[in-house]
Amino acid sequence: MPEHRSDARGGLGTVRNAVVLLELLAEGPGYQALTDLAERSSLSLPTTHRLLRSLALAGFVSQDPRTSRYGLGPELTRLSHRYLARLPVVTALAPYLVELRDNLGTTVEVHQLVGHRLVVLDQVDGSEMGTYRRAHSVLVPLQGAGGRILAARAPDETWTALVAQAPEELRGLAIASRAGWAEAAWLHVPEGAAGRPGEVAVPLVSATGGCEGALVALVPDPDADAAAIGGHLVRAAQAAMRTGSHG
Amino acid sequence: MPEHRSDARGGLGTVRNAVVLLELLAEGPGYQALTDLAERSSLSLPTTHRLLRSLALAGFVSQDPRTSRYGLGPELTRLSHRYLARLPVVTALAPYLVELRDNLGTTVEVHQLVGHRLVVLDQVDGSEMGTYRRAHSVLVPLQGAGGRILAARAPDETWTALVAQAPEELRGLAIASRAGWAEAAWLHVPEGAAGRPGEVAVPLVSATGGCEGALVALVPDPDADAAAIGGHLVRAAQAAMRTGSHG
DNA sequence: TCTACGATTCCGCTATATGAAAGGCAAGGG
DNA sequence: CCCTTGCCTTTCATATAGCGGAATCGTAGA
Repeated sequence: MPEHRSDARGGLGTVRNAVVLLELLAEGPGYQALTDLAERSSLSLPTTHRLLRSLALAGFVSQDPRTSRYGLGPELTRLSHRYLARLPVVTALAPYLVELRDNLGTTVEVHQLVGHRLVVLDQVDGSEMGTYRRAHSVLVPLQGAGGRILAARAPDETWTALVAQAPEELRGLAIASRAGWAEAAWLHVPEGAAGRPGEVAVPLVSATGGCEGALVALVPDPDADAAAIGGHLVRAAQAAMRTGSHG
Repeated sequence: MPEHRSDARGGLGTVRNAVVLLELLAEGPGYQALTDLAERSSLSLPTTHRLLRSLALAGFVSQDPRTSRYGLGPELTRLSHRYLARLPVVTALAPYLVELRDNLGTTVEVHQLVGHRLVVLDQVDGSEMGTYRRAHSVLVPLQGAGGRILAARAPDETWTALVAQAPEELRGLAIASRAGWAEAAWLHVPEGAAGRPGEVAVPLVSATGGCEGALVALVPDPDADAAAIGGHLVRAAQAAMRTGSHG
């Protein structure tokens, strides 16, 4: 009898279960107990154990030898690097990032939507940020300028999901602004409450018209000339996307 | 009848096969044909197809809708970020990297051995590199200073594997130098032939005495004062590792 | 149109992943 | 000290779930 639960999508069950565990490991604290993972995944204890053991054998999961708890493993970084090193958006922009950073004096990043999360694919850090530095971030999509551009240009389905998961106070603004965010050549979002830096972002539109990501500058100075920064970003984006027609 | 081939390690077969496919996707060209992957993995065609379909459903694999070929998927970056964001070596060093870069005027990176490969966990780019910039690299371990320190301090088993996979001309030097590489407070490797920049690296030794990674400065200038750079790196490494006693 | 090649699906078989229960292995309390 | 408790790990019979051969589809080229 094949499973027909709510989350029972197609595909091999073992792979599905393994992915569920990886998601749990990615969400919760760094290292988690087997019992907890089994309960949260609604898998039996032996099954959870075997899956984690198999994933650990491959390096996708690491087990703390002290507490025998499980966390994500180092192989993920290797595969991620191999993925990014061949991703057209990243390779096309890479040569321009350092120059942009030096001209603007700001940190420059490349953002992309992955599922319903916003990840920073590449970054070149400026000096103006003080000791604060965000590295390897997975951000709330609708908070920053890059996320807003990407969300607004995403398919309706994705957009509604992103609005639904966004913080309460952002939803109204988001729904009212979608058209503006989607059409803007560049978008400026001033710095936020929790020390979040201001962002200026532009869409990265491939030759085929799809929006592959966003090029973002982090501007610490509230009085910075957003239009000038936006112009720089637009030029770099156009130059890079003209070049990069890998696929 | 359980398999007892040479590569038949323990663990669930389905997970093992899925990992084999991910490895193949990571090694070869960006997008590969199903037939080729099935042949190289010595899995049957339907099995390969089911596995890739399952992995694609989870975002670990992406399928080019045009050619229906398979490549690595974007979810890998999300998991990788979540892993790195909680890795003590990275979080402990992050606050020091920008300052180091500004003081030294060079690109600063954090390296770690993953399996038998050297990956760049974190980096803060300097301006002196011209348009050249290496991002998301998986490097040859024994070529750079960071890799040499990590390899030399690794278990004998790992060391011999790394020497075996290293380019012919490096092996002699490596075997003769291991003790020196393992004990050095800092290590300098001048720039290489193929535009490889010079490196100065120091080990990142945790409170428990294990070598968790290497802190590396990329020095474009052949006449740079390696000792001074090494001193800076050593101080930063000590400060960071003193702080970071997460686990 | 026909041919060829590759991706995808079908279907019966059995190898293989599964769950209940038993077995270690620590740490904490009586 | 020994028992208890909590957790991780292993065992084993069972049937489920993944497997491979062969058929099907879809597409590109002659």
